[in-house]
Amino acid sequence: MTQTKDDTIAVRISKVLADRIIAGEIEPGSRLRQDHIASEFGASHVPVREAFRRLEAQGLAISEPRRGVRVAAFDLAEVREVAEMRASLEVLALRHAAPHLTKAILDLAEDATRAGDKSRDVHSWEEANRTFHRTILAPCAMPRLLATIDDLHAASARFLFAAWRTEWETRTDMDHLAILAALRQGNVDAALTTLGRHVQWIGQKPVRTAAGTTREAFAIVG
Amino acid sequence: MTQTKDDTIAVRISKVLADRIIAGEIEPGSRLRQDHIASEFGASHVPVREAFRRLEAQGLAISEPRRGVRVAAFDLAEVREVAEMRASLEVLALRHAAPHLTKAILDLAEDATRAGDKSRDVHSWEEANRTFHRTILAPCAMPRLLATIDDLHAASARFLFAAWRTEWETRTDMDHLAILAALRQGNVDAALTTLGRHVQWIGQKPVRTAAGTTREAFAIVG
DNA sequence: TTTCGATAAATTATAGATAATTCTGTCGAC
DNA sequence: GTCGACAGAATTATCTATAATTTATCGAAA
Repeated sequence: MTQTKDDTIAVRISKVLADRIIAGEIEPGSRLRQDHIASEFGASHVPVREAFRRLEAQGLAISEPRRGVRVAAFDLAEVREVAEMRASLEVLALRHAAPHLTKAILDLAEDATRAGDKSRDVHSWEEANRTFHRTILAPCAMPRLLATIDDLHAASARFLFAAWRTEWETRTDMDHLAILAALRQGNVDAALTTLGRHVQWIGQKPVRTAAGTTREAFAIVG
Repeated sequence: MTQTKDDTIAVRISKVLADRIIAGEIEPGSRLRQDHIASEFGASHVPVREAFRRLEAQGLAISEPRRGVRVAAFDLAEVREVAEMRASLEVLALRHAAPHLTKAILDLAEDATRAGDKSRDVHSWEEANRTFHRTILAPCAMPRLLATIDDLHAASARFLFAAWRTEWETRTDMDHLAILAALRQGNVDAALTTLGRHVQWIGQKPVRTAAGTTREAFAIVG
């Protein structure tokens, strides 16, 4: 899947750490100690520090000089911010991708949606959702835009996993189907409008904290 | 201005290199050799490598494993891409900033525009232009969005300096004035429309290459 | 309780060494 | 003259060891 063969050690470490942060395996705010991580990966601190810089750029970690690196914290304001950025940029990407969308591509996107609808856990749903969005946006052929959207998707996934850590209820994604239908009949504007609204939809769910109390958790669900 | 005291060496190096790349002092495609840069800054190669990772994240350099780091090349397609991303994101930022704009802020933005109109060289024009955009967008209070816009501005500046390396003709920026006027009278939609169009306007200019031939150069002028 | 200071720990950075890879330029074959 | 093979130089990516600086901890004194 992801080629680990040609990657540099620093890249490999950053990918593993990114996965852990997104999955919520490491608490927001907790410290990433370079020597511990170095010894875990059997590496020295040099590639670990480079991995930290990559995580920082993705917005998954924050680094304070001389105080080390921490997993980035987030709040409702940031969930909203990422949702709005995704809405703007995905609409832009789809506008450019639309003329290049073929029936084959739209069929692949529909497969992804169906896989999402059948998902029984939040992880496989997220993967299917990400595939859907990637599939219809990639033909825009704007690498910088797609890379930025990827980082925002990573943030979205993090919020999602934090809110729906365990439970997940199957549901069919009407928006995805509406977007595909609009694209198939050449109604790009309708697809753009639906996509923009879809990505800004923020799910809300009461969640038990470790202390036993409940709080509201929010996540981008689309 | 920019605090170099508290910064780490890696950050300091990346800032200097970023300035050089944006100013066009280093040719696109040319290699950044870590040992050379390390000795130039009187540092070791470790912070230099971290600086490279930061430049990579900003899109100013590209790194290929085992083949080193090069200054990122760019073409008309990327100029267009950055322009469109800026248009989308700056419109989003302004929509959120608008309710928080005060007369004092708008006056500051007008000062920046006036400074730009008086600029006799492209560097001071770019600085004034950047100040204008920053001033009206910052009150949106969306840090991730603003950071992304900053990186896009850096790319824009790079394109601009590459196209208008020496010559620059003074001109008054009607779009800026129109945006400010619309904001002052509370017509946010008009301001958003004008800003979106303004940032997508791509200037075009024949430029003499080193070989003596002329080619068309393009840049985001807004 | 708060403040102070000694101690411990972690980050940041240096220096030097090494394996692997890429670049460069020469030489010979066609 | 062009092409490819080859040797040597240069460069990257990494490790190890170590120093300097800063932050964190923790107990004692005011």
